[in-house]
Amino acid sequence: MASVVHGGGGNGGGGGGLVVTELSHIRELVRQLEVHLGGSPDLCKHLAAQISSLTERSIGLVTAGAGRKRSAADAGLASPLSSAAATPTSDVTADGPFFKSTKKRKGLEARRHQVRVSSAAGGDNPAAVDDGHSWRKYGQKEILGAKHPRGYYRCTHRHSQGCPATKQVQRSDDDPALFDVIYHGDHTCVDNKARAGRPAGDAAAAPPPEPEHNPEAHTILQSLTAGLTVKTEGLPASGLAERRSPFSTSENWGVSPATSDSNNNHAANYLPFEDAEWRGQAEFQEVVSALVAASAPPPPPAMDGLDELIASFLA
DNA sequence: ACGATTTGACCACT
DNA sequence: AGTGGTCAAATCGT
Repeated sequence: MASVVHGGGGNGGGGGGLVVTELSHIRELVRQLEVHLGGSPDLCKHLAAQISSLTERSIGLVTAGAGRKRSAADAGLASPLSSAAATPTSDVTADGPFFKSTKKRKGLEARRHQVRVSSAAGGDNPAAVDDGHSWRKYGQKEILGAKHPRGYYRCTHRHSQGCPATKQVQRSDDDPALFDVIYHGDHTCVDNKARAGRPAGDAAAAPPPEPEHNPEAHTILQSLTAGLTVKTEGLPASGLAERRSPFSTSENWGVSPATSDSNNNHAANYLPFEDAEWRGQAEFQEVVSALVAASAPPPPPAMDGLDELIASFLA
């Protein structure tokens, strides 16, 4: 209901103008959201969805358009969006039953998004930190320099639906309560788990609304709809850090996982941040943070950042 | 019996 | 050669 502007559209080549347009949309949406705060939750949710979608797309535009500087830490990681033309090994979509020869991707053109998850309820089980998708663990490795091993997960529907989405979960060195989750690829599957909130009723068909997948936005949205607290946060080195969120009840370790479905009190904080282009997007993170914060119960609408950002793009 | 997880080995990239 | 990502058989849980 109340369809807000913007439905989908192409994700063609980007440019500053496009970004400004997108940001303007976002700004407008945020304003609408402000108006409707305290009003219809559904509408707010919808607005938040739009905002997330647009924001992520804008991020994509920025990362695609802006000259990227690769940090040493990320030297080996391919820039997801840089391979608009050159796709040496586009095996991401081609993974048939006999998909074996590529143990490791070359260009890894699939999107890569890192999220820091503070899972109080997840405890020892990172998989319990649900983002609305079903994951299946397929490997675990000790990573050099890291205290904790890294777990490799892929979408449960990989074989049934050929969903290429994977994620890597690694416990943070500093805070064992934190998990760094790196998402690769986007979900092409129709996960019924994400919609498992409603016990059959109107859900019925509910076809994928957007023709273009927006994995990040979906992730955020799913987190939102799952009752999770999503919060962007800067890296310590970035100077943008604002410390861990106050919502992590952190002492729930060892809590019985119970049914990881339904509305468990996940006090998980998703702290999404683009890794490679992170520095260049400090401002953007601020915006995303503001947006997400605006769509959360405690409403601290730091709108200044958005306007500021738009102004900076216009400049 | 089926599906998920564990774990060692293999392979690609740097 | 070292490291990281994936495979696949074995094992475990339901």
